[in-house]
Amino acid sequence: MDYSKTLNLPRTDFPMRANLPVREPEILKFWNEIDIYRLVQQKNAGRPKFILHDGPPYANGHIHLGHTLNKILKDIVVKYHSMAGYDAPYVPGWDTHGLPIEQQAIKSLGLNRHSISIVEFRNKCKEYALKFVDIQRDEFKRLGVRGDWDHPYLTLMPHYEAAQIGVFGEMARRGFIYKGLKPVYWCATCETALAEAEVEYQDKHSPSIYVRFPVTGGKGVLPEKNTWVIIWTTTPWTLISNTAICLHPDYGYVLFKTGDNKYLVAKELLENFCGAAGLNCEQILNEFTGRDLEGVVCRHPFFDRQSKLVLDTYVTLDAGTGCVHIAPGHGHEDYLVGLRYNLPMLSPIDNHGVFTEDAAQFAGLFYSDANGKVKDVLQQSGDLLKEETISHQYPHCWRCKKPILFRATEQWFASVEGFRRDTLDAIHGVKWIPPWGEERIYNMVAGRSDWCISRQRTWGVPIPIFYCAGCGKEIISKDTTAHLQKLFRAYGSDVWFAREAAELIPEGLSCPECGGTKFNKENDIMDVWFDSGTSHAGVLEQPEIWPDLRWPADLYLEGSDQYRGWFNSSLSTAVASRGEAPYRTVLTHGFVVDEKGYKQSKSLGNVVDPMKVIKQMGADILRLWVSSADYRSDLAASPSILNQLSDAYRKIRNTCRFLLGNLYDFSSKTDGVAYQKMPEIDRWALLKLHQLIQRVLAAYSNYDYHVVHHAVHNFCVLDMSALYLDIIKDRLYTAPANSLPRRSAQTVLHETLNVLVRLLAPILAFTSEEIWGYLPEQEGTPVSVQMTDLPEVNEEYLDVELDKKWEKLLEVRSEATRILEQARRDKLIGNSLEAAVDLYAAGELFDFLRNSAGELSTLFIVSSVKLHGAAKEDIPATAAVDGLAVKVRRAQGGKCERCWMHHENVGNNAAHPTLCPRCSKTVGAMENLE
RNA sequence: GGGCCUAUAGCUCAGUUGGUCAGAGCGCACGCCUGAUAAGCGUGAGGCCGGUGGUUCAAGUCCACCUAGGCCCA
Repeated sequence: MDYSKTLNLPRTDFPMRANLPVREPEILKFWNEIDIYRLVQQKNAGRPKFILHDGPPYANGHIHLGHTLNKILKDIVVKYHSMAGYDAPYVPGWDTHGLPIEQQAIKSLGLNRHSISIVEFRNKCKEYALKFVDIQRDEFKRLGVRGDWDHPYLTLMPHYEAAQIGVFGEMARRGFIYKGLKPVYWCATCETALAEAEVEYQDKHSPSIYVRFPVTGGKGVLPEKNTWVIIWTTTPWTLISNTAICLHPDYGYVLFKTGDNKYLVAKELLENFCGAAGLNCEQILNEFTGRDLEGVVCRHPFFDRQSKLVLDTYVTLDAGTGCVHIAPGHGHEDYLVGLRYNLPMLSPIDNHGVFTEDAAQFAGLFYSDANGKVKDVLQQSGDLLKEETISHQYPHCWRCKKPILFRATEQWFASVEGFRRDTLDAIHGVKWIPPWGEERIYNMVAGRSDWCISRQRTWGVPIPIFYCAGCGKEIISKDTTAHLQKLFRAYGSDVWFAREAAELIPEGLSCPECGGTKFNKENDIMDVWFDSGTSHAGVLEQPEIWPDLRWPADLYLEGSDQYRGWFNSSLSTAVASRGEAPYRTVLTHGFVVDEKGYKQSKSLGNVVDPMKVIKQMGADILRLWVSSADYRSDLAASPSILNQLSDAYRKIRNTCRFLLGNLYDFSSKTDGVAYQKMPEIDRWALLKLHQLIQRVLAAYSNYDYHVVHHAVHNFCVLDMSALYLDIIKDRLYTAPANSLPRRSAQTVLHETLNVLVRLLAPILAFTSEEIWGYLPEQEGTPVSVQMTDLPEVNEEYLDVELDKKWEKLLEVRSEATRILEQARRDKLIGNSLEAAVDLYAAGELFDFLRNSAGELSTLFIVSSVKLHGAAKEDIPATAAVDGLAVKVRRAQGGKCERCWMHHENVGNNAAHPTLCPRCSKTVGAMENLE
């Protein structure tokens, strides 16, 4: 007879192989059909809100692993909160304006931007942006991210733009918006000012020249005859706009003689300079500190104007001469020094980077081409002391990768200085995770200069300012802002470009300065950081469109680069327009690197493409990856790391599959066994399960997802697979189907699966849903695991005494398995059921073990365990447990064909000659039933 | 060059306020099982806790410096 037919072996259709690349799209379809986002929102209506406000990715290109990390983390946050008693809406967004899209639109559409109207061009940009919104939306959805994908926010939406200029208007009303002449990063190729965020540093070869400036007014400190101050620069063309030379007030400077000439340089750089210029520096005439030399006047080497000696502490002795050439129109530090000393700010360069008539003999030259001519002029006058070429880090345009220049132009600014104090105060009111984020953004804001908002571009939100045609007065008021908001809401910001100023002003507007009624409009648009930085107003406060949201957000969650980006711009616009931070908590994650810790780059060939991973392994593997590592530091990703996650995934999946396979005939309602009636090991399993819940819930609420990951994985591997499940197989398979021992085990399995699937739901979005679909149908079961709440800890199960007792028992067990392994090596046994174990213990240990004597063979998964009082001398004591000795023998008696245990009484029952008494009884009872 | 961060076994992580703290899982090696089977179980080998100095009776655990890497700035 084939007794295996009398066993309750596992049965399930839940596949062992996940085949996620095929299965996940089916689950996505399911979510789409039931409209999972709406269902969850309906279910959670009325609960306390938890608002995660999405930082908008730029709608340009396909998603990379950084996006993946960010969006999955957000999804875990949202799903956790929606299962933990909150109403946690999630409205995804996109950043849709800006230069990159403008350039891509030009490129990919083959457009000549001057041959079509501005509005037409903007439409092309919009088209391009929307195309990538769609692409990225599909990719984000494919990650399993749940959100209001049908109603995302886009920075180009009319109501968004209206809110944005509302914020701008309010900032203007509070006096934080001003127009100023200021050197800004300027890209001559793109013909636009660049924000700091649009500048990147790359190596560049530059000329390096030493130039002498003749002293004309020594102020009684320096001689005037044949005396020069030496400067060093890597941008000769900026000498055209030189108006000063800056020294450090505290550094030492020396005047030395070489031939007939007297030169001034910093003392520490004297040798360095003389070495480079090939001069003899032995004759020191005099020494000064910088402070002594303030006010000394030099003559510009090739223009008839002064260049004064001024002081600032930013001067360093790293390179050069300690005498820094100052052109306030061409550098930030120079500008600040210029302000203090009221120096002329020259910047005779046009939008194309070409010198204007004001540059005299240099007019018409491209700025960098002027280097050569400047050198020639200096050469001829003998003022060029040395010329070399050096390689150094130089700012480049983030788009066209060309070197940029500093150029003074008229720009609109937000006065960070004006609301810095309030911003710094607001920072202290926000919770920063990790805590060092507070210091990081604090330093950032404290040291930040005013925010140049102007962009000389077309794809963006216009700066909503009018100019009086009569007197040139700038006009922005509550009335003009409100009127424009109405127009923008109706027509989008296109209206600004489609209409004349007269059609954009509120009725009856007149210039407060001259009473004029004719106006022009500003041409500049806003920095895209102002777009995304006002999302708190454009999204959180639009109840007609997103009624679930509210201001402020509970959480912003982005990569650590956003301290300077979105966290900063959002904070600035919120504080400047209403005095408060737009978020209560800010959480940051690190960057994706390879397994060696290097950043991912095409040249290193270590880039992991998330969409490829999804195709090969599935999105749940990526989700598991996100959950596995501590995201506060950088996250390593590589094929081998993902393989590791794949293994972990299989373990979790198979554990769940085993649970499912043993619940095919179980209904918790009718078959469930009460805790008090359970065997001790079942209560132990529940204890471990609820300790897990406790640990996992705490980890979730602390955003410690890697703790969740490792806790769940360890639970599956150790507590379940290696111990509990292995041990109870005998009971599940051989005990009568409806017997208490089997039902008790099933009760535990059922509870465990229900807990696991919900604990995993925020992380393994797809697999948890798949498992949910295989759970035995119960009345009132939600259609999706996402509609459930997280499990709660049952305090009754947290039996401390039981925990202690089993810790000890398991120690003894691991000693036993070690000895069993020896026996296996000695070919004494194969399967552990072929073994009979003798335990030797004395005193307390003996008493302890005697208490559980009946359970030990089950616990060890052997055929029998005999407990003996005192240890025999010929048996070595085990290492880990004091006073314990273990001996393994081959089990006596025959092997029961049904349960595979060895028993002396196998064959006693004539009806079932190959069965042990236990099994023959069970089988006999089954036969009676039939 | 500046601000902030990271550095524990091949990998992912634990190691509370300094005193069995050198751990877990995976992977790997070897073996068992064949009634979770492209599964399951067991045993084992792997770390001078990035480096160098210091503080201390005692340091992955505190301090300084250095190295490597990351983000942001210059």
